[in-house]
Amino acid sequence: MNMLSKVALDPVPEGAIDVTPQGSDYETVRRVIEMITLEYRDQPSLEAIAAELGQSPTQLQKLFIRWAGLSPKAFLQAVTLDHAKRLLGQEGLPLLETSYEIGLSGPGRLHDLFVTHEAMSPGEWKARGSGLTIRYGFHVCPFGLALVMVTDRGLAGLAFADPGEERAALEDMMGRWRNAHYVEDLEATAPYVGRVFEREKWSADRPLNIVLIGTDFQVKVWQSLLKIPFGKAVTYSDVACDIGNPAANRAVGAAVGANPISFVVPCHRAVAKNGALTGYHWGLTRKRAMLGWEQGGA
DNA sequence: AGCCAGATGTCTG
DNA sequence: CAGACATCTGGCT
Repeated sequence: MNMLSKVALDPVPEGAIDVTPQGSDYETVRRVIEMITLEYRDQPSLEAIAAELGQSPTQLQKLFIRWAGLSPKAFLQAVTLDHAKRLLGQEGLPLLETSYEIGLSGPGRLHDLFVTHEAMSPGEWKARGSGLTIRYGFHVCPFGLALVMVTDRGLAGLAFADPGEERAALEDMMGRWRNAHYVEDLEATAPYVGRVFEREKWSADRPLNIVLIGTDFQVKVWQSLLKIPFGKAVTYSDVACDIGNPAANRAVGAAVGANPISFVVPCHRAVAKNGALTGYHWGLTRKRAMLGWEQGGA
């Protein structure tokens, strides 16, 4: 039913997106999200947004729902500071424990993406991917173009790019494991796109295998992020406490930022203590879009 | 209310 | 080795 899901299944060769109808639709949706994100304080109406883009309000509404799974108005609401604060949980409750408990057993976990992870040994990390073969490919997803990287042990990297910026994204990711051997292989990466972005395929029976390649500290931080339930958020200092180093919240911020498997390791669910959405390696707009998307499907 | 330093782990030049 | 970071706190004006 969802058009996105179908699109996400088919590998799209690099560069092809620009000339397809989906490409221009995506551009429209991207601009709507950007507008809402930048001007959410003014609570722009659907009419105002449509006028700005020279589109009819009804058409724009339909298009947006098809892509984002919720209306522009709902998205606008999901993007406000109040909303992020609400995600942080009831006031007064020790946030981390409550959300983590829910995450382990409660219904909140029902719709979450199940992941089994393994970390690379320190030796492998030092080798910077030497001797490792990494297959990669670009695919369409709700947040633009997804760059997927897999090893024979599972998903190792997930990055995003706007059409035309594939090169930069690829170089950014390749720089993380300089010595690895890279092979473009859309057939290898395509199945992962479906698993990750189609909610219907999320199940506990068949968990997704991911490989965390990083320092000990970074891996600890990423494992902590994996415990945050779908549709919830925690602060950077919550994460610092969880890994047993409450003073290291700044370092946590840096480690969260270095997360190579964005979205799957839900770094977008980490927010500043006051509920503000602070930076995101692949664009703040995208971070808001992800939280909005989770809200829409929750 | 705003400004500033100090703490943390890791990366870059 | 000196900054720079997707932070936060407490102390100062």
